[in-house]
This record gives sequence, structure tokens and C-alpha cells, in this order.
Amino acid sequence: MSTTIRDVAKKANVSTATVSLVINNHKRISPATRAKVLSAIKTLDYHPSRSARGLVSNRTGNIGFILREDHFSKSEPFYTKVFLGTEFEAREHEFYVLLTTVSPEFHKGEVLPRFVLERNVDGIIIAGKVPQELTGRLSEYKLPLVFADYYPPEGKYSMVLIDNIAGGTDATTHLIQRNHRNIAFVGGDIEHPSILERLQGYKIALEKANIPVRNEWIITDAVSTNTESGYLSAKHLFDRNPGVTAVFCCNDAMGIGVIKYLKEKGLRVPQDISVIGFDDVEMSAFIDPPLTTMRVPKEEVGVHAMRLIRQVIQTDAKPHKILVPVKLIERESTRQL
Amino acid sequence: MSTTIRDVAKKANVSTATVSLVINNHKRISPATRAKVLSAIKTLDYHPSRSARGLVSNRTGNIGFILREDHFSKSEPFYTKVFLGTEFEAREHEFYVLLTTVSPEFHKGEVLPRFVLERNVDGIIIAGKVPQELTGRLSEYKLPLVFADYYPPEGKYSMVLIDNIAGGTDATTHLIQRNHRNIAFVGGDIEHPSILERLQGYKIALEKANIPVRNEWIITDAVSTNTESGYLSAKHLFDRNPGVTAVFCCNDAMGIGVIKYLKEKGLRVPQDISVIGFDDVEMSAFIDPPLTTMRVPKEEVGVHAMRLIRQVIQTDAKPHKILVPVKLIERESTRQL
DNA sequence: TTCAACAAGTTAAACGTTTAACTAATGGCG
DNA sequence: CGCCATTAGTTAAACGTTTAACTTGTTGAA
Repeated sequence: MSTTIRDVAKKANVSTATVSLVINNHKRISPATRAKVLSAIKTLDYHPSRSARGLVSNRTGNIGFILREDHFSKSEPFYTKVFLGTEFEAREHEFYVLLTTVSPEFHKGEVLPRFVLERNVDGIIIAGKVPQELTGRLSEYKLPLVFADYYPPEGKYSMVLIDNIAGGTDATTHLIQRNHRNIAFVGGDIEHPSILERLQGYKIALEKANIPVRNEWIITDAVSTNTESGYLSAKHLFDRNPGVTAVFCCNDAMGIGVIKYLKEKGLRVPQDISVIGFDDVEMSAFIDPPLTTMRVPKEEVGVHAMRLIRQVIQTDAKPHKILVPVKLIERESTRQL
Repeated sequence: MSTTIRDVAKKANVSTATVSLVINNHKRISPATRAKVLSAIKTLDYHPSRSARGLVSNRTGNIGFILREDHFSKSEPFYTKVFLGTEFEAREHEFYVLLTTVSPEFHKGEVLPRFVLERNVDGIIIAGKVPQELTGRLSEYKLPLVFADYYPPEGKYSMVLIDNIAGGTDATTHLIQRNHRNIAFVGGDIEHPSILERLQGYKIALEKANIPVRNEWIITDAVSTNTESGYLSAKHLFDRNPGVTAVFCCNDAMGIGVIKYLKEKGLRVPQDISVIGFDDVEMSAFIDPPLTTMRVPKEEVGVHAMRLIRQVIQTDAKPHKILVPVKLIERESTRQL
């Protein structure tokens, strides 16, 4: 059928082992034979079969990418980009990414991603919060695991995280510097480490400015962090706290929901209320008013995750943690008081 | 290491061949042995190795997904969803999707996607317009090929297309029914079949309503179809055609650009100018004013593409063409004249 | 009674690599 | 000159499946 390693060996007058060694550029081959083999490879247009390599070497060249289906299904603007980042980095280093989603309530009986069972990946990137049952079961395999934008309570893994604390501090400080004192926090899914950290940053900034933290201004009871939750949380907040002049939202989606609510209530942003988000989702530049936010370099998270997993696979490095910084993008939803 | 087919065979007191036949549920096995084998598989928690299967059967369980990098890189809201659709359908049918992007100017020397060379896919879905050099080279392999939202000039392939002509007609008719007569068309990348067809639909609707088609109201010189092109095309259009009261944009991105230009010019949408888009991108509901548009069921395109390729692989069906209908979503960017 | 047809399973080769263990040749050194 | 190291390459087994060809036993028709 297609050309095999044997054809190349014959053409170059060497054994198949030699060809294999050249392909995997082992040192044991002299420059002369190497050249000879490479030329044979080129003229025959030979490419080794992935399946055959995988079978014998237990290296498939694939990385599994797992996220929750509700983090991908609605074209989630965040993890889509993280995925993209891994794709970019993967391409540069001859890896493929097998993507799979899992249900948010991954329970006992549920079957692991097929690429794990079929030994079809060399490592796994887990993006976003994921059921603990899953990470527990996965850790039983000796597959390298890297977490992106989340990490499980137990175990020591490599991970790449966003510097949410600094981001939360910077966002809040931005409002303080513009003379706001009555600053609320709107979040959801409060068990998520990222959200918690952003809230933590908020508190740090307030304390640093000697502004008391008021719990009634911290709304975190929404289960999700989408636009609708933002809308409802804003309702919740402003119904009983008319004095608030600025809101730090744990992400842009909630920020957009907050703005929607304020508009409906006849309140103007930023004239009456300043709103700042987090993430810098594509849409944020297009809403009215354009949303001031903290830019999270999403693709970079994916790139780093891919690099980490390569490190673990190729050099089995120690678990390692990377903090990706975020940056204030000032648009028109916040103003000087 | 992990359990193999031999372990199962031993446990069930049969040959490995029998186990294999059970796995691939061949008819040649009696219900009794089948049950025996299945139980052994279950208690041993056996899962066949993908690599080994692939090596001998030449079926990898992978589908390649190719698109241009500029159709994916900026989290393109369209093809991302098509990809998602294939992912959904793939999961249901035990396939994985290997995604790769190619450069827009795929030239002679350039190397084909690695999954093709390494025989790592059973078929390929090509989404969106793609360089002809690529499709030509790919067609030399005997891999099943399915096109989504695009098809090459030559060759007969399975494809799933959007009913752009009907969509273009419906969009234009929507404006006509609201008493608009001076309706412009704004498009870009005019060689793309989809764009051409939307333009064609526009003309059909006008003719049906006995409104003359005026070429100076058809702007198609933009190379791309993004927001910026929309902005520039609007400038181009309104600088010399003040009489236009409505614009049909070939997609939402350009529509958003058009609206941006109109706002800057002090023209109100829809009071002064009505704008209708095409695609129904996520963002369209959030801009000001919310964009009236034709909803393209993007995930469905991916789902159909995946189904088609499964058909070709599993039943080697004849090349087949699927037309996906679109639907008017009326928001606030168009009004009765 | 014989024999073809079929049903249910087995045997063994094949798929295309990698790699541990081996060999042969060469060089350096006392 | 003899011996050990080193270098460069080869041999052959192994990886875990699938599948064509074969075997064995049973059925049923002539």
C-alpha cells in the first residue's frame, strides 16, 4: 500500500532499525548514513504510521483535553480560546489534541473519556472546574495531568493559573482611584478557586485603601456566572443597596448582565454606576457602553498548559505552577466619581 | 501492563479471535459465548488498544477537521460552532476529531496535515473555504472527504451547505415587506460561494418585487468579511449613495461594522437606516441596536457533516448534498419605513 | 447413507514500527 | 602487539489487535 519503513531501508541499503533510529534522531548514526536515509525518506515520501509507532512505543502523539460540556457547548468564549492556545502550541510540537467534554455531574458509574481507556493519549490537560470524581479516577492512571484555570483540592499537579488575586486587586483599585468608595462585588459559583481569588483581591484592595468590607455588597449566591446570573444578582444587589456606585463583576458575562439590569432600571452606566468586568471576552468591546475589564490572556493559558504537559512527558519534570498575569483594559463603563 | 485481549481470551476460555469477533460484534458467535466473553471483558475492565486496532484494521476512529487558520484563530464564532457540532455527533458515535488549521495561501511545497500523512484519520471534514491546492492534493488520497459550508470548483464530494439563496431572498424580502425600496447589499470575499449565493438571493427578492437591481448599491470589493471591512464598505456605500434606506449585509460581522459607521456618521439604526445581517452570531443580540439577522444553525452543519462522513466510511454511500435552512430572527435593527 | 451446506470457533500470519541485545570494525593505549 | 572501549549498525522479538483460511461438528436433503 503506502511506503513503509522497509521500503526506505531497502532503498538506503540499511536495516529498518537504522531508519527508525534516524527518524527518532538517535546519536548512534553517522552523518553519512543519516544523510543517505534522509534522502531515501524524501524521495519515497515516507511518513511513519502513527498507529504502528503508538503500538510499540506507547507514545501516541496525542494530548487529551477535557472540559465540562457546559464550558464548551455554548461556544464559551473563555475555554474555547484556551483550547485554541493548546492547538497552536501543539501544532508547533507535533502533537494532536483530542478534545472531549464530560458532564458536570460526573458520577461513580460514569465511564472515563475513551481516549484514556484506549491508551490513545500521552497526557491530559484539564481545563476549568471539573468534577472531583473525575480527577480522582484519572489520577489512578499514570498519565501526566496538567490543570488549566483550576486545580483540584488534593494532589500535586502541574497547573497554569490566572493571577486572579492581583487582577481582583487591580480592578478594585481602579475603581477606588476613581473615587468610588461604595464598591460591590458580584460573583457566582463561589466555590470555583478563580472566583474566590478575585473576591479575595477585591477585599485586599479595599483593606489597603482603608475601606471597610461590607458583606451585603458581596453577592455570590448565583450558581452560574452567566449573563442571566449577573442580571439577577444585580437585581438582588440594587433592590436593597441603593448607595452602591460601582460594581466589580467576577467576569464579563455577569458584568453584561449587570449592565442590562441597570439599563432596564433606567440607571446609566457609567454616569450613575460604574461597572468593571473580568476576562475581556470578545463581546465586551461591543456592548453599550464598552466594558472596562481585566484582560485574561486566554490563549496563553492554553499555550502554557501544553508546554507544561510536554515538559512532564519529555523530561518528567516536577509539578510546576505558572501564574499568568492579567491587565486592565479601560473602556467606557467606569468613570471618575 | 494493562489487560490485553489475551487476558480476556484466557479468562473466557476462548481464542483471542473470538474475543475480537465479539468486540466487533460479528454474527459468527453464539449468544452463549458472546455472553461469556462480555462478562470476562467487564470483570477485567478490558478496553482494546486504539493503536493496535488502527495498525491492523486501518481504521483509527479519528476524523480530521480542517479549516483555515484565520477561520479559527480569532475564535471565529462560526466555524468554532461547526466544529462543536462535529464534536457532539462524534462523541455519540465513538469518533474523535483531530483539528488542524492550514494557512490561507497553501502553496505547492507545503506539507499536508500530518494526520493525513501518518494515516491517522478515517476521513476528513473540510470546513469553510480552503485553498484549492489543498483539496487537490487531498483528493489524491483515497480518504473520504466531506465539505461543510463550502465546496471546491471540481470534483464530486459529499457536502453540507447552508441554504444561502433562500436566506438571502428572505432577508431582502423582510426589508421589502417593510416598505424599503432602496436596499443595498454589502459583502466581501465575493468568490466565496456562500456570499455569492446570498447576493443571488438578494437579487431574486428584488426582481420578484419588481425593484430594479442597482449595481452601485452592491458593495463587494472588500477582501475579507469582518467588522472592519463592513465599516469601510459602509463608508464606500454611503459616501456616494445617500438615498439608501436599508442594507443587507452578507454576515453579522460586516453588519456590525456597518452599524458602527452609521453611528459615527450620526445616522440612527433603525430610524434612519435599517440593517440586516446573516449568521446570527452570539454577539449580534448584544450590540446596540440588537441586530436583525438570518439564523444559521451552525452546530447543525457540523452534525450533518459528521453524519455524512460516517455514511461514507461505513456504507460508502454516493456523494450526497444536504441543504440546511436558515431562519429570520427579527430584532431591532430593521423597521417599517 | 452420503454429502453439501452451514454454524461456531480456532490458528496463525500480518499490520509497521521500536528497541534491547548483539556484532563488527576501529582506535587508543600501555 | 594485545586488549578494552567506543562507535555504528544489525537482528529479531515484541507491541495488541484483526482476519483470511481452516477445522470441526451438525443438519437436512437426495
